[in-house]
Formats: sequence, C-alpha cells, structure tokens
Amino acid sequence: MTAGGETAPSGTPTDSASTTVAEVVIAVRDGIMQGRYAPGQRLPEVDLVSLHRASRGAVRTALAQLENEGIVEREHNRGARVRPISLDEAVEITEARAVLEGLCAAKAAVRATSGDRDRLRELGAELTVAVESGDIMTYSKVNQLVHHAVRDIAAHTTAGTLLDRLRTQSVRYHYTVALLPGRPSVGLREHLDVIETVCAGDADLAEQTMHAHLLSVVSALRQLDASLHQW
Amino acid sequence: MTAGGETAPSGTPTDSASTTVAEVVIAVRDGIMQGRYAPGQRLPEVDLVSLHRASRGAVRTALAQLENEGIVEREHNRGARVRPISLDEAVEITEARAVLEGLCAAKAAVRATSGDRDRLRELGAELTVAVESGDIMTYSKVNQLVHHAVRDIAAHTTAGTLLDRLRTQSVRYHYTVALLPGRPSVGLREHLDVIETVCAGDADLAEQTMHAHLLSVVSALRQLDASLHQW
DNA sequence: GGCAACCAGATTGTTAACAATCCTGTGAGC
DNA sequence: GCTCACAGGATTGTTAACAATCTGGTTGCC
Repeated sequence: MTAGGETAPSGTPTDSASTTVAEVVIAVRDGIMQGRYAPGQRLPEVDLVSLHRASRGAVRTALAQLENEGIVEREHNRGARVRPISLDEAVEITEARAVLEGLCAAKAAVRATSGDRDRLRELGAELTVAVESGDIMTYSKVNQLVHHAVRDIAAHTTAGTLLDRLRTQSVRYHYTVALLPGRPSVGLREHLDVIETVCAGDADLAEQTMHAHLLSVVSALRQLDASLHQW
Repeated sequence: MTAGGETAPSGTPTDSASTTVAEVVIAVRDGIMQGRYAPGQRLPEVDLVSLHRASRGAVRTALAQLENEGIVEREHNRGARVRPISLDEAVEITEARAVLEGLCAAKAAVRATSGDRDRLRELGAELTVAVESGDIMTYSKVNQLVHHAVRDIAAHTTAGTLLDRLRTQSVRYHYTVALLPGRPSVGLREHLDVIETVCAGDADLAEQTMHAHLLSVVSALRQLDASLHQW
C-alpha cells in the first residue's frame, strides 16, 4: 500500500494488486501489437515493474518469454527492445501463414459441421457489409475472425500454435495493407472464395483458395514496399 | 569446490566450470532428443543444478525456455517434466512440416546455385549407399541432412525457425519410422525425387514432391500406430 | 578547439535466502 | 483391516540484495 495513489502512468496498466508473469506477458504483447510500443523502443525492466506493479523477477521472466515469441529482442547487459519486423520479414511470415492456413483450410473443409458452415457464411455476410460501407476497421476485424474461425474448425493444435506466433509478429502490417486502395474489395472476394470452398467440403480447393488469398496479401505487402520507397 | 571428485552422474554432463543458461538449454534439449530423458520423466531443478554446475536461477530460466519450445511442461508448484508427444501429435507435427518444408523446397528450387545442386546430389548418393547397405543409422542421419540442406538453400528464416521447433518435438519418432520394414527404400525414392525436382528448378513440382514425401511419413506414423495397437 | 581518458548514474545479470506448496510416511480411529 | 488426518521432508516460487556492465557527461591534455 504505502503511497497508493501514485499517478498511474499512461497506457492502461493493470488495476492495483500484484500481477503475475502471464499478465505482464499479455500486457506487453498487446501493447506491442496495438502499436503502443514502437519498433525498436527500449523496454527497461524498471518501467515495466512500476507499470504493472510486478516484481523484477516476474518482468524478467516475461521478457524472456516474449523474446522466445520473437516480438522482443534482448542483448546481453543492454536490455530488451521491441523487435522491428522488416517488410521482407513480413513477407516471409505471410508466406509461412499461406501454407499453414492452407493446411487448416483443408482440414476445416473436411471437419466443418453445419453449424460451422453457418458461422462462416455469417462472417462472410458481415465482411461484405463492412466493405460495402467502407468500414475498414470492421473489415480488418472480421477478416481476422474468418481466419481464426477456419483455424478453430480445423482443430489442428500444432498449426494453431505456430500461427498464433506468426500473427503476433505481423499484425502491425495488417492495418496498413487494408488501407491500400482497392484492397478491401479484393480481400472480400478472396475471403468469400475461401468460405465457399471450405463449406463445400473440398479440401484441396479450400487449401488452394486460402493459399492464393495469402499470396495475394504478399503481393499487397510488396506493393506497399514499392510505395514506401517512392517517398 | 569443496569435495571436487564427486562421482559425476551419468549422461555426459558439462566439464567442470560454471555454465550459462544456453548451455543448460542445449544439454537438456539434446538429452530429451537423444532419449536420455524419457517422456513424462520429472526434471527436478536440484538435479539439473548439480548435473551442470549451474545456479538454480539459470536452470529455472532454461526450463522456462524449454517449456516455450514445447518439449517440457511445467505445473505450478509441481515442477517440470519431459512433455510426452502422442502419436496423434506427431502426425500433426509432420503435417505442419509437410507444408512448411514444401514452401522451403519451392524456394530452394528457385535459389539453388550449382554448388547447392552438387551438394544435394552428393547427399542423394550417400543416402542410396546407406539404404543399399542396410545402414539405418546412416540413413536416418543423411535423411535429416537432406531436409536441412533444402532449408538452408531456401534461406527462409521464418520457416526455418518454425521447423527447428517442430523437429525437436518429433525426433523421437524419426528413428522408429525408419525401422518400419521397407521404409528406407520408400524414403530413398522420395528423397531422390525431392532432390531431382529441386535441382531442376521447378518450384511447384519441388513443393509437391516434398509435400508428398512428408505425407508418406504421416502414413508411416499411422501404420506405426496400428502396429502398436495390435500388441 | 578537438580528442581521449575517466567518473557517476543507471540498467542489467546473478546469486542467495525466505516463504509457500506439495508429496510421503506414520499413526490414530472406526 | 482399512481409511482418514497429520506432520516431516523435499521441491518449487518469489523476493531482495549484490556484482558486473554499459551509457552519457565531464575534465584534462595535446
């Protein structure tokens, strides 16, 4: 307790009580994914300790875990910082996602129940509405929901774990890609194709469709790269 | 030092000086991969401390990292143990490897230099000799070298990292699969196909060949499963 | 005026002690 | 004879202090 009413530093820290390792991990990971921490930004242990009211040991363990997840990098005696993800690396990540989510789509096509199919078609409808009304925020959100739904239906733990890891590294670029002119309508069609083929129960076709969709994202990333170099 | 000449416990511990976290990680990981630690076996911190002459903190950090790698599991206040990998999980892992190594094969087909091609063909020759002479140990070793060579040529860091992770989890089954009757000759032909298509520079075909090869391993695993259930 | 050595502050890495929790063996009671 | 409760030992989790390293600014010298 002592001096309880310290001015809480910015950034939605934890409430008040003591926090554990997992909570620090989640807080920092979300902070990085939401862009509250910039790439390359230092993450001094002391700051995290006071932010989350956790012990230094807990913070230290959390940083080690985040380093293992690939979103934080540490140098000996020089502390931790948010690992910058280059566009080349984002391309690699998306390529890996392409084949892994392709696998999930194939499994999902075989395993999907009628309830799963309803859910997918519902998401497809939501996505259509979002694109037609130009709501990029919702588009981006439902986009993720579609991918996650396919993953869940596939029930492939191994691929799911790997995809979680990849997603946390590349979210930063998701928003940016969705802002490319014409991207939402392209993405919409591709998602609808994925949903259709998965619902049709055609494993091979579902895999191809999902694969093609994510390779299309790779193209968009490269296009983004070109745009940035022009500036 | 005190009583220096304690009878060194079994299992190739470290030499004598103090060791760091990374060394403990490597030692325990190798121990698990080589089967010196059985699945489900407990890994008390004290034992690891005395085995590797490391501090408890270092051992603790190492265990956290191994847990993150998925080869060790920990329960609160109940310590760490070697995570058992079920056959179903091994199948999942191999399926994930199939698509990721397919990706690498495609990249390798495009990127391979003439030196790379020579190296691959050389490995193909070694593998042929091993199979013809019935040397399963060498077969298994060169087998891994082929896969690793393709990965290196692909130079796909993301896929490489994920594959490292998957390999450490599933090595246990590699030997066993190689022991199935007729498996080496089937594997040999598939590997030669992979090498040929990669050297031919045909990305799509290389991907398909690698994919088919690992799905054949999945079949072998399922066959193994059936054999075990018969007993 | 510019450059190199140096010192102080801050930050990280490591070790050791303390506290909490769990497992095993023993004994009393039914 | 069997089950349940209980204590002792062992193992893990957590916290705090100590030591080593790095960063930035200052001073002295050329």
